[in-house]
Amino acid sequence: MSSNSGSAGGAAGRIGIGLELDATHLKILEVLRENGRVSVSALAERVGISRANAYTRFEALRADGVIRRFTAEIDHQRAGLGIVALIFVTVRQQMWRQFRAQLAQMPEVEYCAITTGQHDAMIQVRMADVAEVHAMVTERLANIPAVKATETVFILDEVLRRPYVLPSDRERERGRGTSRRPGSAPSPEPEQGQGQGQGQGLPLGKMRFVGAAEGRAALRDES
Amino acid sequence: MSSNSGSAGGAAGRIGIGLELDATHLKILEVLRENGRVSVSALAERVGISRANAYTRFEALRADGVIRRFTAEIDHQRAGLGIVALIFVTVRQQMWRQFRAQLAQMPEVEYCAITTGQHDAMIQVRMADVAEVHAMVTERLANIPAVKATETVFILDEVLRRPYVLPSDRERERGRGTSRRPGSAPSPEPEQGQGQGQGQGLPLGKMRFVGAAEGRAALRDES
DNA sequence: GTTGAAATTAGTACGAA
DNA sequence: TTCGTACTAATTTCAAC
Repeated sequence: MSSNSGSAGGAAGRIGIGLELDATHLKILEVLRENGRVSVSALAERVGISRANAYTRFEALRADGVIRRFTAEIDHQRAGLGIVALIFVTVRQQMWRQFRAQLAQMPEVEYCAITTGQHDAMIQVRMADVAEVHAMVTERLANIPAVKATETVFILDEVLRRPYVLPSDRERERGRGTSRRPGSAPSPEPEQGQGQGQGQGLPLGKMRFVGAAEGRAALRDES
Repeated sequence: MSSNSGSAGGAAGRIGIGLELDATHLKILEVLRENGRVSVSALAERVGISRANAYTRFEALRADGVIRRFTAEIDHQRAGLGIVALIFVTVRQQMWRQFRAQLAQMPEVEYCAITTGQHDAMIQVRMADVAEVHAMVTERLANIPAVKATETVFILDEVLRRPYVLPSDRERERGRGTSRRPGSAPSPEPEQGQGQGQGQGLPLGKMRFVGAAEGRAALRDES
């Protein structure tokens, strides 16, 4: 549960893939992500394979870590934690390890990610009321030496939350101009492929990418 | 799955609570959130109640919507979607309905929340590579008339993701200065309770709250 | 990778405390 | 309400194909 102290499998994790996922694997994941409690028999039927095969693949996915765990999605409103807030944190350099250790001690933190851009990390918290958010930020977060500054915004409505996106979701949207299969060539268009190193002011003049702040390249070496 | 078009039970949702959750309910949720596939028998044993009682409560939690669904947590890295990005969107007023409709059509969007602060919404997407994020923002998002502007940051590492916070988590952290039970009086201290209407410059001078932009009060009336 | 049959376990119903 | 038990139905395992 709260033993997620280390990396939670983020974008900068390892690349070594142990299990090559075929279409059947993805189908299994698709079903499991919608209904994590289906019996393997029902799963086999839904996917269109035999039960023994389903058991084998299910176990393989679990053992290989593709399926990390099964969990219940809870209505926080009814569970008593209806207030959601995002806290953007600026972390003092060379204090990442301490920052992470402190976070692990805060059970009210649902999600924390290290980001590029203006801030260094984003924290999502669930609270019973707004005052609790305030108290959390001012009394708990602010007392962490690693925290240089914070910026808090409240979530007014969670429009959608998907059980975790899969590559196979992409296949379902066709003929819409931008159909990209995962694993294929990144950019057919010549003007792309420069990744996040691009500046501001892009096509249509509507969006801008925010790159990482300086001196953050050695980020992973500390944790 | 992607039928989450409406509100996903956000902070501004309804308050009517149908089921009063006692300590046993929370214990059940605790177990279920860590292992969504436990049998009800094992659940009963872990919680310390009879099987029949466990079945009754389990069904009640499910029927009442406290448990929304069961899902598999997937390692995106190994599933082929290792790149995570946050896209902060400024939405044209009076176009929220269209914005939401468009989002429902984008399977690569894992999470979307309407926020206070500088931007109007935050979108989290999972992609196979960085170029795909770029393509998504420039070719898909930018083409939505409701989208006025976007700002993209990449997630370098997901430090922690908890299966969904529970009020009972709070009980476990004791004697740390700020122990608040959900449902109790929001603020014992007199200087609190003003909520999100506060300005900038707070205790320790380290953090600031970012309130909602003007003219966003009628947000929920449109959707 | 598939089918079928045995053993185990889960789910249900009902009476008693 | 909650518990305990007996009954029914399903799932998992393991075998051979």
